Amino acid sequence: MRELPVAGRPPAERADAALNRRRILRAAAEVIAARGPAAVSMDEVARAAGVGVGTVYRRFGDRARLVYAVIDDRERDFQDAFIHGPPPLGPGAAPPERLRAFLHALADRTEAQAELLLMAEADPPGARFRDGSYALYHMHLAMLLARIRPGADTAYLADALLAPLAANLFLHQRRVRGMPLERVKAGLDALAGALIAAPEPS
Amino acid sequence: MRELPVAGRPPAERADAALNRRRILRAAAEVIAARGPAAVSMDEVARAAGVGVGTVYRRFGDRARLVYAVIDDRERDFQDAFIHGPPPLGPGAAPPERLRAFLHALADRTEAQAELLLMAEADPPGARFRDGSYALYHMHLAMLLARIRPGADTAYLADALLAPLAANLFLHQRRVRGMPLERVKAGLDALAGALIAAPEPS
DNA sequence: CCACTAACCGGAAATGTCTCCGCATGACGT
DNA sequence: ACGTCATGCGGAGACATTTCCGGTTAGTGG
Repeated sequence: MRELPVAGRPPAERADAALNRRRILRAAAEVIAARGPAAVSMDEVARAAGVGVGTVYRRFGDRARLVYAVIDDRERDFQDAFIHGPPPLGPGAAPPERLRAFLHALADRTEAQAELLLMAEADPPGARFRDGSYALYHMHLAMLLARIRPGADTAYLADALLAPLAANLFLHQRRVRGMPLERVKAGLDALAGALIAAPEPS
Repeated sequence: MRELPVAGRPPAERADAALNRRRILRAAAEVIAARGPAAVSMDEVARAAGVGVGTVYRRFGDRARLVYAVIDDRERDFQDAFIHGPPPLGPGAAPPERLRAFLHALADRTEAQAELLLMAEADPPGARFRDGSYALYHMHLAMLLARIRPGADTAYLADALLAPLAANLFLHQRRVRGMPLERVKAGLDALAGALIAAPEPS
Protein backbone atom coordinates (compact mmCIF):
# COMPACT_ATOMS: atom_id res chain seq x y z
CA MET A 1 0.00 0.00 0.00
CA ARG A 2 1.28 3.41 -0.98
CA GLU A 3 2.35 5.76 1.74
CA LEU A 4 -0.44 8.27 1.97
CA PRO A 5 0.76 11.86 1.80
CA VAL A 6 -0.53 12.67 5.25
CA ALA A 7 0.15 16.34 5.80
CA GLY A 8 3.48 16.02 7.55
CA ARG A 9 6.44 18.28 7.18
CA PRO A 10 7.62 18.76 3.61
CA PRO A 11 10.31 16.28 2.60
CA ALA A 12 13.88 17.23 3.45
CA GLU A 13 15.94 19.30 1.05
CA ARG A 14 17.95 17.41 -1.48
CA ALA A 15 21.73 17.55 -1.08
CA ASP A 16 22.37 19.69 -4.14
CA ALA A 17 19.58 22.00 -3.12
CA ALA A 18 21.08 22.47 0.33
CA LEU A 19 24.44 23.20 -1.23
CA ASN A 20 22.90 25.83 -3.46
CA ARG A 21 21.12 27.38 -0.49
CA ARG A 22 24.42 27.83 1.29
CA ARG A 23 26.07 29.13 -1.86
CA ILE A 24 23.33 31.69 -2.40
CA LEU A 25 23.39 32.85 1.20
CA ARG A 26 27.13 33.29 1.05
CA ALA A 27 26.98 35.12 -2.24
CA ALA A 28 24.24 37.41 -0.96
CA ALA A 29 26.27 38.34 2.10
CA GLU A 30 29.30 39.04 -0.04
CA VAL A 31 27.51 41.16 -2.57
CA ILE A 32 25.81 43.11 0.20
CA ALA A 33 29.10 43.71 1.92
CA ALA A 34 30.73 44.77 -1.32
CA ARG A 35 28.15 47.13 -2.77
CA GLY A 36 25.70 48.00 -0.06
CA PRO A 37 22.28 46.50 0.56
CA ALA A 38 20.42 48.89 -1.71
CA ALA A 39 22.42 48.05 -4.82
CA VAL A 40 21.79 44.33 -4.78
CA SER A 41 19.70 42.62 -7.41
CA MET A 42 18.58 39.04 -7.43
CA ASP A 43 20.25 38.60 -10.78
CA GLU A 44 23.55 39.66 -9.33
CA VAL A 45 23.27 37.37 -6.34
CA ALA A 46 22.41 34.49 -8.64
CA ARG A 47 25.40 35.18 -10.84
CA ALA A 48 27.73 35.51 -7.86
CA ALA A 49 26.44 32.22 -6.50
CA GLY A 50 26.84 30.51 -9.86
CA VAL A 51 23.20 29.50 -10.17
CA GLY A 52 20.21 30.68 -12.18
CA VAL A 53 17.70 33.17 -10.84
CA GLY A 54 15.08 30.48 -10.83
CA THR A 55 17.12 28.63 -8.26
CA VAL A 56 17.29 31.62 -5.96
CA TYR A 57 13.51 31.94 -6.07
CA ARG A 58 13.00 28.26 -5.60
CA ARG A 59 15.16 28.28 -2.48
CA PHE A 60 14.05 31.54 -0.91
CA GLY A 61 10.81 32.39 -2.59
CA ASP A 62 11.18 36.08 -2.19
CA ARG A 63 13.60 38.92 -2.12
CA ALA A 64 12.59 39.74 1.45
CA ARG A 65 13.05 36.19 2.65
CA LEU A 66 16.52 36.06 1.20
CA VAL A 67 17.48 39.25 2.99
CA TYR A 68 15.94 38.02 6.23
CA ALA A 69 17.96 34.84 5.92
CA VAL A 70 21.11 36.97 5.82
CA ILE A 71 19.95 39.03 8.77
CA ASP A 72 18.94 36.07 10.90
CA ASP A 73 22.30 34.54 10.21
CA ARG A 74 23.97 37.62 11.65
CA GLU A 75 21.91 38.08 14.76
CA ARG A 76 21.56 34.53 15.92
CA ASP A 77 23.70 35.40 18.93
CA PHE A 78 21.52 38.38 19.85
CA GLN A 79 18.48 36.21 19.63
CA ASP A 80 19.57 33.91 22.38
CA ALA A 81 21.17 36.62 24.44
CA PHE A 82 17.73 37.60 25.65
CA ILE A 83 16.51 34.03 25.97
CA HIS A 84 19.43 32.30 27.65
CA GLY A 85 21.96 35.02 28.34
CA PRO A 86 22.82 36.84 31.56
CA PRO A 87 20.69 39.62 33.09
CA PRO A 88 19.54 42.25 32.56
CA LEU A 89 18.71 40.99 29.06
CA GLY A 90 18.30 37.34 29.92
CA PRO A 91 16.24 35.70 32.67
CA GLY A 92 17.07 36.64 36.23
CA ALA A 93 16.28 40.32 36.14
CA ALA A 94 12.96 41.86 37.05
CA PRO A 95 10.56 42.07 34.09
CA PRO A 96 10.55 45.88 33.88
CA GLU A 97 14.31 45.92 33.76
CA ARG A 98 14.37 43.18 31.16
CA LEU A 99 11.83 45.01 29.08
CA ARG A 100 13.93 48.14 28.96
CA ALA A 101 17.12 46.22 28.25
CA PHE A 102 15.39 44.38 25.44
CA LEU A 103 14.11 47.52 23.79
CA HIS A 104 17.53 49.11 24.00
CA ALA A 105 19.19 46.07 22.49
CA LEU A 106 16.60 45.99 19.75
CA ALA A 107 17.25 49.64 18.98
CA ASP A 108 20.94 48.86 18.72
CA ARG A 109 20.46 46.02 16.33
CA THR A 110 18.05 48.13 14.26
CA GLU A 111 20.72 50.81 14.09
CA ALA A 112 23.32 48.27 13.06
CA GLN A 113 21.24 46.57 10.36
CA ALA A 114 19.06 49.47 9.33
CA GLU A 115 19.61 49.43 5.58
CA LEU A 116 19.28 45.70 5.41
CA LEU A 117 16.11 45.72 7.45
CA LEU A 118 14.68 48.41 5.26
CA MET A 119 15.16 46.26 2.17
CA ALA A 120 13.66 43.26 3.85
CA GLU A 121 10.67 45.00 5.37
CA ALA A 122 9.73 47.04 2.36
CA ASP A 123 9.30 44.73 -0.51
CA PRO A 124 6.29 42.57 0.06
CA PRO A 125 4.03 44.53 2.40
CA GLY A 126 3.66 42.00 5.17
CA ALA A 127 7.27 40.82 5.06
CA ARG A 128 8.31 41.98 8.51
CA PHE A 129 5.58 40.09 10.29
CA ARG A 130 5.82 36.76 8.58
CA ASP A 131 9.51 36.42 9.32
CA GLY A 132 10.38 34.17 12.22
CA SER A 133 12.34 36.76 14.14
CA TYR A 134 9.37 39.10 14.44
CA ALA A 135 7.35 36.33 15.99
CA LEU A 136 10.21 35.68 18.40
CA TYR A 137 10.47 39.29 19.50
CA HIS A 138 6.74 39.56 19.75
CA MET A 139 6.48 36.50 21.92
CA HIS A 140 9.24 37.66 24.21
CA LEU A 141 7.73 41.08 24.64
CA ALA A 142 4.27 39.68 25.25
CA MET A 143 5.70 37.39 27.91
CA LEU A 144 7.41 40.24 29.72
CA LEU A 145 4.35 42.45 29.49
CA ALA A 146 2.16 39.70 30.88
CA ARG A 147 4.30 39.69 34.00
CA ILE A 148 4.14 43.44 34.30
CA ARG A 149 0.51 44.04 33.45
CA PRO A 150 -1.47 40.85 33.79
CA GLY A 151 -4.87 41.17 32.21
CA ALA A 152 -3.77 43.61 29.54
CA ASP A 153 -3.87 42.79 25.84
CA THR A 154 -0.21 41.91 25.77
CA ALA A 155 -0.30 40.64 22.21
CA TYR A 156 -1.44 44.01 20.98
CA LEU A 157 0.91 45.96 23.19
CA ALA A 158 3.85 43.90 21.99
CA ASP A 159 3.05 44.90 18.42
CA ALA A 160 2.69 48.48 19.52
CA LEU A 161 6.12 48.50 21.15
CA LEU A 162 7.72 46.88 18.14
CA ALA A 163 6.04 49.21 15.69
CA PRO A 164 8.22 52.29 16.38
CA LEU A 165 11.26 50.20 15.54
CA ALA A 166 10.11 49.51 12.01
CA ALA A 167 13.09 50.22 9.79
CA ASN A 168 11.34 52.85 7.73
CA LEU A 169 10.28 54.96 10.72
CA PHE A 170 13.57 54.40 12.48
CA LEU A 171 15.59 55.53 9.49
CA HIS A 172 13.36 58.49 8.92
CA GLN A 173 13.87 59.64 12.49
CA ARG A 174 17.59 59.07 12.39
CA ARG A 175 18.45 60.37 8.96
CA VAL A 176 15.76 62.81 7.91
CA ARG A 177 14.89 64.29 11.27
CA GLY A 178 18.35 63.81 12.66
CA MET A 179 17.33 62.29 15.98
CA PRO A 180 20.27 60.79 17.84
CA LEU A 181 20.03 57.12 18.73
CA GLU A 182 19.92 58.04 22.39
CA ARG A 183 16.78 60.02 21.86
CA VAL A 184 15.08 57.05 20.25
CA LYS A 185 16.02 54.90 23.19
CA ALA A 186 14.81 57.52 25.65
CA GLY A 187 11.53 57.72 23.78
CA LEU A 188 11.10 53.96 23.95
CA ASP A 189 11.87 54.16 27.64
CA ALA A 190 9.19 56.78 28.12
CA LEU A 191 6.68 54.59 26.35
CA ALA A 192 7.60 51.44 28.21
CA GLY A 193 7.85 53.39 31.46
CA ALA A 194 4.30 54.62 31.08
CA LEU A 195 3.12 51.08 30.53
CA ILE A 196 4.99 49.93 33.61
CA ALA A 197 4.02 52.72 35.94
CA ALA A 198 0.45 53.39 34.95
CA PRO A 199 -2.22 52.44 37.45
CA GLU A 200 -4.98 50.04 36.44
CA PRO A 201 -7.14 51.46 33.66
CA SER A 202 -10.59 52.58 34.70
CA MET B 1 19.26 93.42 -16.76
CA ARG B 2 18.00 89.85 -16.54
CA GLU B 3 15.89 88.80 -13.61
CA LEU B 4 18.17 86.74 -11.44
CA PRO B 5 16.70 83.37 -10.51
CA VAL B 6 16.65 84.08 -6.81
CA ALA B 7 15.51 80.90 -5.09
CA GLY B 8 11.83 81.68 -4.78
CA ARG B 9 8.98 79.25 -5.02
CA PRO B 10 8.88 77.19 -8.20
CA PRO B 11 6.77 78.81 -10.91
CA ALA B 12 3.10 77.94 -10.98
CA GLU B 13 1.81 75.00 -12.96
CA ARG B 14 0.92 75.67 -16.54
CA ALA B 15 -2.75 75.43 -17.50
CA ASP B 16 -2.42 72.27 -19.57
CA ALA B 17 -0.36 70.68 -16.82
CA ALA B 18 -3.03 71.43 -14.23
CA LEU B 19 -5.64 69.93 -16.51
CA ASN B 20 -3.60 66.77 -16.87
CA ARG B 21 -3.13 66.58 -13.12
CA ARG B 22 -6.89 66.56 -12.64
CA ARG B 23 -7.36 64.07 -15.44
CA ILE B 24 -4.81 61.70 -13.94
CA LEU B 25 -6.27 61.98 -10.46
CA ARG B 26 -9.70 61.23 -11.80
CA ALA B 27 -8.50 58.30 -13.86
CA ALA B 28 -6.58 56.87 -10.91
CA ALA B 29 -9.64 57.01 -8.69
CA GLU B 30 -11.75 55.33 -11.37
CA VAL B 31 -9.30 52.56 -12.07
CA ILE B 32 -8.88 51.91 -8.37
CA ALA B 33 -12.61 51.76 -7.88
CA ALA B 34 -13.00 49.43 -10.83
CA ARG B 35 -10.26 46.90 -10.24
CA GLY B 36 -9.02 47.30 -6.72
CA PRO B 37 -5.97 49.20 -5.51
CA ALA B 38 -3.58 46.30 -5.88
CA ALA B 39 -4.25 45.74 -9.57
CA VAL B 40 -3.42 49.25 -10.68
CA SER B 41 -0.38 49.99 -12.79
CA MET B 42 0.93 53.39 -13.75
CA ASP B 43 0.61 52.40 -17.38
CA GLU B 44 -3.03 51.71 -16.94
CA VAL B 45 -3.73 54.96 -15.16
CA ALA B 46 -1.90 56.84 -17.87
CA ARG B 47 -3.91 55.15 -20.58
CA ALA B 48 -7.18 55.78 -18.77
CA ALA B 49 -6.26 59.44 -18.37
CA GLY B 50 -5.29 59.73 -22.02
CA VAL B 51 -1.72 60.83 -21.32
CA GLY B 52 1.69 59.22 -21.49
CA VAL B 53 3.37 57.58 -18.53
CA GLY B 54 6.00 60.27 -18.57
CA THR B 55 3.31 62.80 -17.80
CA VAL B 56 2.09 60.86 -14.81
CA TYR B 57 5.60 60.77 -13.41
CA ARG B 58 6.22 64.41 -14.19
CA ARG B 59 3.07 65.43 -12.32
CA PHE B 60 3.29 63.07 -9.35
CA GLY B 61 6.84 61.88 -9.30
CA ASP B 62 6.09 58.59 -7.73
CA ARG B 63 3.61 55.82 -7.47
CA ALA B 64 3.20 56.49 -3.77
CA ARG B 65 2.59 60.18 -4.24
CA LEU B 66 -0.11 59.49 -6.78
CA VAL B 67 -1.88 57.15 -4.42
CA TYR B 68 -1.54 59.62 -1.55
CA ALA B 69 -3.06 62.28 -3.74
CA VAL B 70 -6.10 60.05 -4.18
CA ILE B 71 -6.26 59.33 -0.46
CA ASP B 72 -5.88 62.95 0.60
CA ASP B 73 -8.64 63.85 -1.78
CA ARG B 74 -10.91 61.42 -0.02
CA GLU B 75 -10.17 62.32 3.56
CA ARG B 76 -10.00 66.06 3.32
CA ASP B 77 -13.15 66.25 5.44
CA PHE B 78 -11.69 64.01 8.12
CA GLN B 79 -8.62 66.18 8.22
CA ASP B 80 -10.45 69.25 9.27
CA ALA B 81 -12.89 67.41 11.47
CA PHE B 82 -10.19 67.22 14.12
CA ILE B 83 -8.93 70.72 13.47
CA HIS B 84 -12.11 72.76 13.20
CA GLY B 85 -14.90 70.30 13.90
CA PRO B 86 -17.01 69.79 17.01
CA PRO B 87 -15.79 67.97 20.12
CA PRO B 88 -14.72 65.40 21.11
CA LEU B 89 -12.59 65.31 17.94
CA GLY B 90 -12.26 69.04 17.44
CA PRO B 91 -11.21 71.74 19.88
CA GLY B 92 -13.35 72.17 22.97
CA ALA B 93 -12.86 68.79 24.59
CA ALA B 94 -10.20 67.97 27.16
CA PRO B 95 -6.93 66.83 25.58
CA PRO B 96 -7.11 63.24 26.86
CA GLU B 97 -10.57 62.88 25.40
CA ARG B 98 -9.48 64.42 22.12
CA LEU B 99 -6.50 62.12 21.98
CA ARG B 100 -8.66 59.06 22.30
CA ALA B 101 -11.20 60.31 19.81
CA PHE B 102 -8.45 61.07 17.35
CA LEU B 103 -6.90 57.63 17.60
CA HIS B 104 -10.27 55.99 17.13
CA ALA B 105 -11.02 58.10 14.10
CA LEU B 106 -7.62 57.32 12.68
CA ALA B 107 -8.21 53.62 13.18
CA ASP B 108 -11.50 53.96 11.32
CA ARG B 109 -9.95 55.71 8.37
CA THR B 110 -7.14 53.15 8.29
CA GLU B 111 -9.75 50.42 8.20
CA ALA B 112 -11.61 52.19 5.42
CA GLN B 113 -8.58 52.87 3.24
CA ALA B 114 -6.39 49.98 4.25
CA GLU B 115 -5.53 48.57 0.84
CA LEU B 116 -4.89 51.96 -0.60
CA LEU B 117 -2.69 52.96 2.30
CA LEU B 118 -0.76 49.74 1.96
CA MET B 119 0.06 50.53 -1.64
CA ALA B 120 1.08 54.04 -0.80
CA GLU B 121 3.18 53.25 2.23
CA ALA B 122 5.00 50.30 0.78
CA ASP B 123 6.61 51.40 -2.40
CA PRO B 124 9.38 53.80 -1.63
CA PRO B 125 10.47 53.03 1.90
CA GLY B 126 10.00 56.44 3.47
CA ALA B 127 6.77 57.24 1.63
CA ARG B 128 4.47 57.38 4.62
CA PHE B 129 6.49 60.00 6.42
CA ARG B 130 7.15 62.41 3.63
CA ASP B 131 3.47 62.73 2.79
CA GLY B 132 1.78 65.84 4.08
CA SER B 133 -0.95 64.02 5.97
CA TYR B 134 1.52 62.20 8.18
CA ALA B 135 3.04 65.50 9.18
CA LEU B 136 -0.44 66.78 9.94
CA TYR B 137 -1.35 63.85 12.16
CA HIS B 138 2.01 63.99 13.81
CA MET B 139 1.71 67.65 14.61
CA HIS B 140 -1.79 67.25 15.98
CA LEU B 141 -0.81 64.36 18.18
CA ALA B 142 2.30 66.15 19.43
CA MET B 143 0.19 69.17 20.32
CA LEU B 144 -2.28 67.09 22.32
CA LEU B 145 0.49 65.20 24.07
CA ALA B 146 2.23 68.42 24.98
CA ARG B 147 -0.88 69.48 26.88
CA ILE B 148 -1.14 66.14 28.62
CA ARG B 149 2.50 65.54 29.43
CA PRO B 150 4.47 68.74 29.21
CA GLY B 151 8.17 68.11 29.24
CA ALA B 152 7.95 64.76 27.50
CA ASP B 153 9.43 64.13 24.06
CA THR B 154 6.12 64.61 22.36
CA ALA B 155 7.58 64.46 18.87
CA TYR B 156 8.84 60.97 19.51
CA LEU B 157 5.71 59.83 21.28
CA ALA B 158 3.57 61.05 18.41
CA ASP B 159 5.53 58.84 16.04
CA ALA B 160 5.20 55.98 18.46
CA LEU B 161 1.43 56.33 18.63
CA LEU B 162 1.16 56.56 14.86
CA ALA B 163 3.42 53.61 14.27
CA PRO B 164 0.93 50.87 15.24
CA LEU B 165 -1.43 52.26 12.63
CA ALA B 166 0.95 51.63 9.77
CA ALA B 167 -1.05 49.90 7.09
CA ASN B 168 1.13 46.83 6.95
CA LEU B 169 0.86 46.10 10.68
CA PHE B 170 -2.79 47.03 10.78
CA LEU B 171 -3.67 44.72 7.92
CA HIS B 172 -1.60 41.93 9.38
CA GLN B 173 -3.47 42.20 12.66
CA ARG B 174 -6.84 42.40 11.00
CA ARG B 175 -6.48 39.82 8.28
CA VAL B 176 -3.78 37.37 9.29
CA ARG B 177 -4.29 37.38 13.02
CA GLY B 178 -7.99 38.07 12.76
CA MET B 179 -8.13 40.81 15.38
CA PRO B 180 -11.43 42.68 15.34
CA LEU B 181 -11.26 46.41 14.80
CA GLU B 182 -12.57 46.97 18.31
CA ARG B 183 -9.58 45.18 19.73
CA VAL B 184 -7.21 47.42 17.85
CA LYS B 185 -9.00 50.46 19.20
CA ALA B 186 -8.95 49.07 22.72
CA GLY B 187 -5.24 48.43 22.39
CA LEU B 188 -4.62 51.98 21.28
CA ASP B 189 -6.70 53.14 24.22
CA ALA B 190 -4.58 51.13 26.60
CA LEU B 191 -1.44 52.66 25.16
CA ALA B 192 -2.75 56.19 25.21
CA GLY B 193 -4.29 55.61 28.60
CA ALA B 194 -0.95 54.61 30.06
CA LEU B 195 0.60 57.75 28.66
CA ILE B 196 -2.17 59.84 30.15
CA ALA B 197 -2.32 58.24 33.56
CA ALA B 198 1.33 57.53 34.27
CA PRO B 199 2.95 59.58 36.99
CA GLU B 200 6.03 61.64 36.22
CA PRO B 201 8.97 59.46 35.16
CA SER B 202 11.76 59.07 37.69
C1' DC C 1 23.11 -2.06 -10.72
C1' DC C 2 18.77 -0.23 -12.76
C1' DA C 3 14.49 2.10 -13.25
C1' DC C 4 11.53 5.49 -11.67
C1' DT C 5 9.89 9.73 -9.82
C1' DA C 6 9.77 13.90 -7.31
C1' DA C 7 12.58 17.62 -6.66
C1' DC C 8 15.55 20.60 -8.90
C1' DC C 9 17.92 23.62 -12.36
C1' DG C 10 18.47 27.46 -15.68
C1' DG C 11 17.28 31.18 -18.20
C1' DA C 12 13.74 33.23 -21.29
C1' DA C 13 9.67 35.80 -20.91
C1' DA C 14 5.97 38.45 -18.55
C1' DT C 15 5.15 42.42 -16.01
C1' DG C 16 5.89 46.72 -13.59
C1' DT C 17 8.38 51.07 -12.18
C1' DC C 18 10.88 54.86 -13.43
C1' DT C 19 14.17 57.64 -16.62
C1' DC C 20 15.41 60.00 -20.63
C1' DC C 21 15.21 62.96 -24.41
C1' DG C 22 13.58 64.92 -28.85
C1' DC C 23 9.65 67.62 -29.92
C1' DA C 24 5.57 70.67 -28.83
C1' DT C 25 3.35 74.51 -26.69
C1' DG C 26 1.59 77.84 -23.18
C1' DA C 27 3.02 82.23 -20.99
C1' DC C 28 5.03 86.52 -21.35
C1' DG C 29 7.62 90.77 -22.77
C1' DT C 30 7.77 93.88 -26.60
C1' DA D 1 0.70 89.94 -33.18
C1' DC D 2 5.02 87.54 -32.53
C1' DG D 3 9.43 85.64 -30.89
C1' DT D 4 11.52 83.30 -27.07
C1' DC D 5 12.08 79.73 -24.00
C1' DA D 6 11.00 77.36 -19.68
C1' DT D 7 7.75 74.03 -19.01
C1' DG D 8 5.42 70.16 -20.44
C1' DC D 9 4.44 65.88 -23.35
C1' DG D 10 4.85 61.08 -24.95
C1' DG D 11 6.58 56.68 -25.31
C1' DA D 12 10.70 53.86 -26.00
C1' DG D 13 14.01 51.76 -23.21
C1' DA D 14 16.79 50.59 -18.93
C1' DC D 15 16.33 47.82 -15.17
C1' DA D 16 14.23 44.86 -11.45
C1' DT D 17 11.30 41.17 -9.59
C1' DT D 18 8.91 37.07 -10.26
C1' DT D 19 6.84 33.16 -13.00
C1' DC D 20 7.11 29.28 -16.06
C1' DC D 21 8.47 25.17 -18.16
C1' DG D 22 11.41 21.82 -20.80
C1' DG D 23 15.22 19.24 -19.59
C1' DT D 24 18.22 17.15 -15.64
C1' DT D 25 19.44 14.65 -11.50
C1' DA D 26 19.48 12.96 -6.64
C1' DG D 27 17.48 9.54 -3.96
C1' DT D 28 15.05 5.10 -3.42
C1' DG D 29 13.03 0.42 -3.92
C1' DG D 30 13.78 -3.87 -6.18
